[in-house]
Amino acid sequence: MAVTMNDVARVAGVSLKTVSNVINNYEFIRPTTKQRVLDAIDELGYETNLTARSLRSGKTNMLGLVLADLSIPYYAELASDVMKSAWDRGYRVLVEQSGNVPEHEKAALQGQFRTLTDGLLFIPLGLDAEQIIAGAGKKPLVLLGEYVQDPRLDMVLIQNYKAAAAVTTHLLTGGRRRIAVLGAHDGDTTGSNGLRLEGYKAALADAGVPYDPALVVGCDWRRDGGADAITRLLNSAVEFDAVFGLNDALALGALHELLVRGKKVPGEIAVAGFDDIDEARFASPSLTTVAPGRAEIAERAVELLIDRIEGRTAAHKVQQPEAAFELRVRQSAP
Amino acid sequence: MAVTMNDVARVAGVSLKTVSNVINNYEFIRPTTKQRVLDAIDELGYETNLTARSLRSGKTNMLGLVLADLSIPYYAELASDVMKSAWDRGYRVLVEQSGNVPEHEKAALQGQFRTLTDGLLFIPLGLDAEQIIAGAGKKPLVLLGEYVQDPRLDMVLIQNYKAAAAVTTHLLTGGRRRIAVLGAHDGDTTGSNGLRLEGYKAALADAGVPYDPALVVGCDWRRDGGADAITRLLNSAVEFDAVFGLNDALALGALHELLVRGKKVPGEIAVAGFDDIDEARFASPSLTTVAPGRAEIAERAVELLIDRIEGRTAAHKVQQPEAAFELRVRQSAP
DNA sequence: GGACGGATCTGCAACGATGTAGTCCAACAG
DNA sequence: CTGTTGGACTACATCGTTGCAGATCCGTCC
Repeated sequence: MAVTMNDVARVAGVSLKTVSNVINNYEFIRPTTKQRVLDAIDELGYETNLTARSLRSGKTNMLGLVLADLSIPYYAELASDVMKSAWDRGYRVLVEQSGNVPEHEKAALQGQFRTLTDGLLFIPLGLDAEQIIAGAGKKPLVLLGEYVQDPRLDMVLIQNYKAAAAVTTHLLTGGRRRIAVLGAHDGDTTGSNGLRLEGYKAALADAGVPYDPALVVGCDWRRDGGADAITRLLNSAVEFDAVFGLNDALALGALHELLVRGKKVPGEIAVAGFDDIDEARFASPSLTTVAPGRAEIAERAVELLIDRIEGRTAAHKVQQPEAAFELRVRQSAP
Repeated sequence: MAVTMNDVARVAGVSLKTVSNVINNYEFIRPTTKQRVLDAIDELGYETNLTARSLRSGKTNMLGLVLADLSIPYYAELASDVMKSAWDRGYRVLVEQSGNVPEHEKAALQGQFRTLTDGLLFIPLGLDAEQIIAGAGKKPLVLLGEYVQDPRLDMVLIQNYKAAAAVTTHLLTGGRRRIAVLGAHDGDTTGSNGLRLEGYKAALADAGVPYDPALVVGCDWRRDGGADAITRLLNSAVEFDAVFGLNDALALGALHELLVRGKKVPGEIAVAGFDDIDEARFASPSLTTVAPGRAEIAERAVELLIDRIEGRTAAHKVQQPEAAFELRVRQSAP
């Protein structure tokens, strides 16, 4: 059996509650008593049973983090940042992989998972705002700036529109006129895909360059999605002198495929992405992309969520801070 | 307040314990009673409080996973696999990032963290076997095949030695004779670095190629570590026609740096790595490497740990299964 | 010298589930 | 008709903490 507060109390010759008070840094304890308790804790190797504490206090000091899959670099890096931010504030993070399956997302939103956490950080991919609002319980919930946007929900926003416009403008400034977009379908207007596509269109319009739907190719936001998409594009005989991948993974997949097929990057075709994952910097050629402020997103989201949990935010006041982005110009699109 | 079993019991007109029995699929319950309970659960939206269950049952159904940092692709991919394996067996995974700091590792090994989990999967980086054995409590512990090797500890082994020899032999077969090794120091013989270096040496010896310590360059197992190391090597005027990065990240960093400096890969210099992270396949040129059987490692480790937790393994019988590896020949070293 | 108040410590109930040890009753054997 | 068996259910204690409401102790003050 594990050592309990009772054992410590017996050894220290005080009441169980005094041990509890020492552990919780209760102010009014005689230094000598405190020392005796600490010595007993040391002697017995006592560890607080966090499960019991949680049951009694109603707080687990854990945050849930729902994302698609940790094997996707952007999510892994974000998760790492979230964990660090949470750790600094005395919380742990319990990650749940939805695998991009709406049922899994819904389960994470409602299920017993929630009883293990004080609040949830959620990167929705399959559910829309209505489903999220309907499905979520009473515990705090903060969305991480991806697909869903809704005035009723706390979330940290990514400047999808402006950042995508910045990337596009950069490509246009470099003299590119036929910029393919991978990862969206013509007509998308919501979600990260839609908003980024809209940003792209706006930048084109600003520069007086016509929008050509034939340049927009839908695909999975993964390396092989990008490789597939670029293959289809090349086979379609549509002319293009630049590629804007709506995230880095697919941009890197496209970059790889272009090089395999003997295209010169950036000589013939410039490539740009979105996310600035670590890998982008070390690709060959290194990938021009836009950093959506990952560390800031993690920090703000954790802060927002914990403020809610600890009741520091007026209940009805929805918060939607926006993270700053930054264009990272590298070799693939100088 | 949340709905409790008591509320369900009242609504269903049965005792609290019967509700518990229904939830835990106790065999002898009248179908009509069961239905009434299930209806009440539905009506009230009852969710089992996992914290309470854990306290009473002494099981959390969570596994701890201690690794350096999720932003490192190999760990992220391994974590993803571990979570999936655990999920299939009814366990969740609580990840703890040690940041490669021995104090953090020790804290994760001993601290209150352990009270939250039924067992621990541990990728030690800074602690040695003695410290691990001294630090670990009574709960099950399984090491993931990296640095530490010890007959007293359960662990899933990576075939560091043989796999490294296979990579080296492949490079030799390709006609390379001056193969630089990045990520170890001359004289290392233990840990992943040492074992892989030994494998490299053995392959050289087999082929009758002399070992030259000047070709062995220590560095962090990260992209920028590899870039730095290759820079030092190039500046040192040591001749080499191949590079073996002891993990993929540093191999990719080295690859990037070689290309930046105008070297042809694999024309002038072949590059190989170790780990087969997703990124390796999409690098340009794609990276020759060795897959250590990540999915298998995760699966076996989780299986082993859960067998221990659930008492299906004889207490004293140490288990050390070994994962199969596979050479993945790609463009960087055909 | 008794009232007062703050420092210090204690005891008990409670958090929400599960384990153990029953109770009750119908069916059935002898 | 009694005794036994096993299905279906219940009561109560319990897991290890913390919140709440005191209980002591002791110095200070009038």
